[in-house]
Amino acid sequence: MSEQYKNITISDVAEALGVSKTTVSRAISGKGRIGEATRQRILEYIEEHDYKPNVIAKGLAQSRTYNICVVMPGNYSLVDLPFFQEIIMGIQEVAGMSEYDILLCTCQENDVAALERIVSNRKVDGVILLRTYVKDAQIELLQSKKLPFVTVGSTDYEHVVQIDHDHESACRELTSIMLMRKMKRIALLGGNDAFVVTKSRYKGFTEAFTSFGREPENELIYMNLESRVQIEKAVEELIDKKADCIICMDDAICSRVLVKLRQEEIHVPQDVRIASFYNSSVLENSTPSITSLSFDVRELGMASCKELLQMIENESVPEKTLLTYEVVLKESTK
Amino acid sequence: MSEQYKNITISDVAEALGVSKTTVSRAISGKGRIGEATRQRILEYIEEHDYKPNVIAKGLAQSRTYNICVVMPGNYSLVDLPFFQEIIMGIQEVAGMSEYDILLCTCQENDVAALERIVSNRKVDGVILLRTYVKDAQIELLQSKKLPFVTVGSTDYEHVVQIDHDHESACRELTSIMLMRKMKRIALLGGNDAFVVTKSRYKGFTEAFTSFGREPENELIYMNLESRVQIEKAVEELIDKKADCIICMDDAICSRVLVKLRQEEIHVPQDVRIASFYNSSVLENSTPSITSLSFDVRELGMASCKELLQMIENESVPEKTLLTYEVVLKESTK
DNA sequence: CTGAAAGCGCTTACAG
DNA sequence: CTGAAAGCGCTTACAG
Repeated sequence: MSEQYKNITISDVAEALGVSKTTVSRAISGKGRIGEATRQRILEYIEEHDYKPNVIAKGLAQSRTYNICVVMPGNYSLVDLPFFQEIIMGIQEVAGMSEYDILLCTCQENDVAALERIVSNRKVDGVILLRTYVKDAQIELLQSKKLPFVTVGSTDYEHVVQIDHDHESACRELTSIMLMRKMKRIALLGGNDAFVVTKSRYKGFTEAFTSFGREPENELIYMNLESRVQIEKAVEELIDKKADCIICMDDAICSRVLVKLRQEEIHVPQDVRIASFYNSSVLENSTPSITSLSFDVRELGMASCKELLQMIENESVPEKTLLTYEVVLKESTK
Repeated sequence: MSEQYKNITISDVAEALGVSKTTVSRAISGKGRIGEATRQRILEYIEEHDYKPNVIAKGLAQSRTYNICVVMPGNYSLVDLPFFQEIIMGIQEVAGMSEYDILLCTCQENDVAALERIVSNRKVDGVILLRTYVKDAQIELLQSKKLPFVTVGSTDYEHVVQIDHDHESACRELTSIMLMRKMKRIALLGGNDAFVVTKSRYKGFTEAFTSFGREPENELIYMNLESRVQIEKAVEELIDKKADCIICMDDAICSRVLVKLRQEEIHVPQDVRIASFYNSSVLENSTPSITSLSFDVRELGMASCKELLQMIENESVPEKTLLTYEVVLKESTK
């Protein structure tokens, strides 16, 4: 290491004040009995000399690291990026309040090697999983290691603490609105159904139909849309099939649908209504403006981190926390 | 903490094998003399019992953390996101090879509170600054603390290890190509010139003119373009001023320019040529395809991390490393 | 209310 | 080639 300041330690403080390290430690942590006078004296000295306890040493003594690991998927697309940006800001905000820092880790598909290294090296006290799979190696690893963790988004694994937006209700509500507006042929375009969130949204979609005594039309439902070509093809088919409303499961899909409709000179909302499940910045400046669900992603991050920290402190937390959402009606469904 | 596995320690290994902790430590680290037979025996035992040294404890003994801090700007826009994604992947790749992990930190503008906490808490051995300012509080903090750090991108601060793409040359070359193609009225649209990179690009732009014995026309140069409205206004004016080529300093600007031109029914490349300084995924599917500079961002991350690790190991590194680029000619400048 | 001592799990001169 | 001991900078029973 290059020559840094030799940092002042707890021993230096103790010596300078003629007390024991124990006493200094107590003054800082607030744990254990200590005379008010000595306490003040120590705190003042610390303030004045800008003493900062070494968190690493503290952690070693307490078997703590004061780090949490945030795991991002390695293969995310442009649309997801603002989501991850925002949620990390939220996590960071509450982590920082407890002197916790964030160790970043990316997991490609179900390859948990990176996460495993971090966990085996005991670099973190807990983990936040930003994306889970129906069959999820991360969850299995963490459960076997008995390390506290939470998932952002829902999972079917048992005894997993989950923080999520209520996608199912949200999509049920959005779909219901379209049904109330007398849409006859409602199409659904969705992505990878290996994600639990995709399944939840799909479920909400069908529930809405059921509550109206109707059934979704399978020929208007397209799932596992991955590429632009697939989406364009679906749109072409939907035009032929006379769909009068297209619900898109995410904004990436939606923005491509819009481009394709414009090419085909199909007008929104006159010829077809459009709604999207998630209002990211991708769709922000779209004309016409797009009806969509609105989720507070930063809040999601904050809630996730808060619960994880509680688990680390051995406090009990609800197994499932559902955050609310808003339906934002815009021009595209007029 | 919830009840986790009590991890096996170096003492357990030593005891089981009837050797000292010292010997076990040496077998693992490879430092110090040790009999080949004992070494094998220890390594085998470790392998079999899946012993992982506690990196935190190791770090405490060595005054190391095996963490580096990556600092992102807090206020980045949609366009920058893919850049940060990619560079972090690169950093992570080489960090992981040395058992290093990444502590994430975001700095809003010049508020270094978060970074300062991490540094004061001695949570990291070094720092990678992803974005620097002309006057930069991060750099000043790090220099005063004498903590090893590198910057991605150039800075005018002295004695700072910088890893960058050669923006100046890249922009000189791109501009030169436009000049060679007999463009008469070349416009330049740029962003915030508080960033050093903006200045470098601008410099390359003017140098190209100089080498052709010409001078850039100031009335065609628009800097500090922040909002969509500003960009649209600039484009309108450029149409009036009969610009025959527009060079955009980044893809966010470029994509808005393209939208505006389409609205105004100005055709690319027939009516005006377009080039952009950075080929992010934002412009990927644009029609016509856009001529731009191509930088390998992952490589940038890898190079940055590699140099930082070298500094941490007290090896010497060049103060400035410039990575190469490519000019990718596409339809927009035909 | 305060302190000496052991301990967290490693590393590393120093001896032998 | 190997080990006992001190040390990294904290915390925390246990005494007093």
